[in-house]
Amino acid sequence: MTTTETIRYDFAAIEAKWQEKWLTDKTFKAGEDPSRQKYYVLEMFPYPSGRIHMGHVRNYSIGDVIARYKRMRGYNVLHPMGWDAFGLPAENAAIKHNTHPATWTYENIDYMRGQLQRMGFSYDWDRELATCSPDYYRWEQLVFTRMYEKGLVYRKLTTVNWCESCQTVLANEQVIDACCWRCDNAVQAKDMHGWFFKITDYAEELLADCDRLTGWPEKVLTMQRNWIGKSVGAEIDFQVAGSDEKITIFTTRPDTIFGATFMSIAPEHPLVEKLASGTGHEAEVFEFVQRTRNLKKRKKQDEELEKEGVFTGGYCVNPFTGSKIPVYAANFVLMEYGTGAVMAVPAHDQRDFEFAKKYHLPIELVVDRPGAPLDPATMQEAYVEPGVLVNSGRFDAMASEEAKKAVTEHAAREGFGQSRTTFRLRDWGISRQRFWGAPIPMIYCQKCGVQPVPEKDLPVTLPTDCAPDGSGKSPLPQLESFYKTTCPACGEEARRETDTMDTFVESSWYFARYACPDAGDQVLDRSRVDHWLPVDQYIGGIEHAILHLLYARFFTKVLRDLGYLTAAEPFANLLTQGMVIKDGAKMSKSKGNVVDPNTLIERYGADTTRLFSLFAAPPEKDLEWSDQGVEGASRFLNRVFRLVQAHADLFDGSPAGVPDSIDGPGRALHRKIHQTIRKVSFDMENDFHFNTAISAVMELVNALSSATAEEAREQVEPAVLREGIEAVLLLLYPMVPHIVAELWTVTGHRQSLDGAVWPEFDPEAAREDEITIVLQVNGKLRGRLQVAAGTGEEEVKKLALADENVVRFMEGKTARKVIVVPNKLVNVVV
RNA sequence: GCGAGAGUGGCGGAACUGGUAGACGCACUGGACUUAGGAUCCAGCCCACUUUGGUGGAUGGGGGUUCGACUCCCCCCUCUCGCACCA
Repeated sequence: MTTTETIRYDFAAIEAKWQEKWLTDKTFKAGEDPSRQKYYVLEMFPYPSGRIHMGHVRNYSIGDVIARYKRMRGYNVLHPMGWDAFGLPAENAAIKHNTHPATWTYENIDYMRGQLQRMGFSYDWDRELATCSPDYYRWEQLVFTRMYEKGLVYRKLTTVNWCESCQTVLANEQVIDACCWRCDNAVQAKDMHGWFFKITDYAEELLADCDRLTGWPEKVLTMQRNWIGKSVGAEIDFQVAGSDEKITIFTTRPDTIFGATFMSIAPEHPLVEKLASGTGHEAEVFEFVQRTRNLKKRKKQDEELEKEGVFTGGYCVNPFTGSKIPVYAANFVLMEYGTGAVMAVPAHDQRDFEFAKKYHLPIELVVDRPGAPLDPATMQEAYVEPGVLVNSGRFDAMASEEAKKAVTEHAAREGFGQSRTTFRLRDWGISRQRFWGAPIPMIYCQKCGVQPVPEKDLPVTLPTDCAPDGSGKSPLPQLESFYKTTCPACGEEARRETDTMDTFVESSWYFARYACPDAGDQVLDRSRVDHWLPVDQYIGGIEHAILHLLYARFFTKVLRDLGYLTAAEPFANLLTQGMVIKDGAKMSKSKGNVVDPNTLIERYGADTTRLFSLFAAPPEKDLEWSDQGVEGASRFLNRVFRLVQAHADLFDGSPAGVPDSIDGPGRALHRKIHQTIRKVSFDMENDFHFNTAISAVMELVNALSSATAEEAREQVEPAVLREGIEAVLLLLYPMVPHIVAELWTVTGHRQSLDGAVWPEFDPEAAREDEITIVLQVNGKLRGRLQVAAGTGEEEVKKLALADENVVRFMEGKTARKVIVVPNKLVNVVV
């Protein structure tokens, strides 16, 4: 470079130019093309909160690299973008600004779309969708009614978090330390009717199919498996002493049933009162039930409740031993899981053990430890491992596994039990007493009961002439023009459901709608959906590992069973990107450590912003923000720009093509070029480790810039320089498309880079002629040896033993063993 | 408590199936060019000793397998995330 003034490229002009071209040309429009293999890459769509944040930048940069790379590899790529547009923030903003949630939402969408376009992401904008549009949710409502017809939707009474002063149900996330997040009043438990999706019908399949999701991180699959929480065991009926009632328990350890010395039931168990009545324990039991109920509600996540219980006064009979055992109400028994009643086996369950110690209840050993027999009198903790049955009548001497089966079979035969599988997974409650959500398409008729809205009457649209008023209540139950309707069965006056759906419903199927966003007369256009689904690569934050991903899997199976699509799973491969961290914490407004992408784009441009977010860490790990790191990324792009400019004349007409017979520096550079292509291609294909891919390109740029342009021409064949520069541009294109597209025209290419093909490396060119052999004596590095590639083992060994460093460190001793690793090292053991 | 993952220079991070630990970048130091440099270029940059040629040590700690361990095995420590009384 002869000028003293350093060129900095005009990223603003360049980026604007290419972005406009991409939009007007619809460069990234995707259509079904049977001649090419499809590739569907999708990033989790954003909530239109107002502006994009660094997490979006990272997420969408990763996705865009994959999309552009796959296009270069010849795939027919679908890369859509849309908006998860229903939700509470829009209601709050509407109240604050005295407007309609739709106004705020659509304004945000417009702004954020502009931001995404300013980042140069290669979306097919013709497929853009917003879930708050009736064009979207009408199909969701139709699916809802189809699910209802199929028995996958039901209504039931449940306990919800209720804020009296706000007159609304709160989501669990909106309850902070048992108080309302908005008004800080204590939250109450209230029984309300709500609609539920029967996700539990799919528990078994959702669990089993985890094994088929080989492209998902093990961590996510583990979380899903745990969430589904399958337990195999048995249900056994215990007769209540002196009554016709029986208490059914669930256990995973039927082999320990002879050791049940008491029973624990949930304080909310329907039989608690009955058991206590007439025993003199009523007052005590009532007091305990009230106290634990209040305590439970107030319990914070992290504090552990002390195990506590009270004797109900009642007894039940162990059907296997015939003995009468006391029934306790205990605060650690959950009504929601199993049957709300547990047989207590202190010898083989730690909780029961502690409980028995506290209340002086008998401990009976029924499963003994093989090889080291136990004594219940001296046991310090429960023995929970499998073992051999003792004190168990006819089941004695059986191994635990065998006994589980035998006990269950016996109970089934005698009619007081059966094998049973339970799941931790609960049905999905989707009713929200909110305004800004998709209306639940159901109608209540006095005469005919609950009726789904017929397909011809869909969509049930949200009114545009009213909005939340700040009272905290949804206006819908008071809005006659909305709720007043007629029964589709009898035609009489009827009332519409005024609850809306959980916003997770919209995000459970949007990936399918992207395949046919224009399908105006049906939920999904099956042939197009089947063409594109499953998503080949899904990318998003780990925070959605359970809810969104589980719901999406569930919905896909439901849509399959309703005949809308064929895929059993929505996402073949999942990449969970790490968080963007600054000063050791996740970027957040409350911590004041946010970096606004806009300032970066203005100062450095989209390419630098993209490059930094890709280079600073591998995608799956957290990314520590560094202002200096951004400078480094910017510096690198400027170097690339100057490098290409300095060699621009190389591309004037002279044909490319590296001669076969080069050697010296030209050969070395040629080799480096092909080694770089090999390395970058490998990184793109394996786990998307863009950070190492970028570092490899940086090395190549360093090699190409190691001499001034003039010197380089003297040392290296122009064709090799040209090959190197083109390789740099092609390899960088998916990550920093604007600057590369611009430089590609500088290098005389008429055709746009957007249709360019990923370079292939030539193994012959990448091969090393000379190899450095590491010389070790007793495993310690003692020297290096340059040999021609392909030198025989014996020859290398001979050279190594003759090496002066090796000889020196052998100190005259003879080699006991010589290990030769071909093309790598020689280790002499003395 | 259970489950998953991770501990490597001042920092972010490299290191393929065990084979030169620290690629690449940042920061830092020195120099060049300069009215100036926060631009650019060149050089240095794990630690300790050193006769400046090297030598020794080092991937959370301890042990083991191996000719050879960041990598494999065992024990321990720390951190992050998830589920947390699931019977």
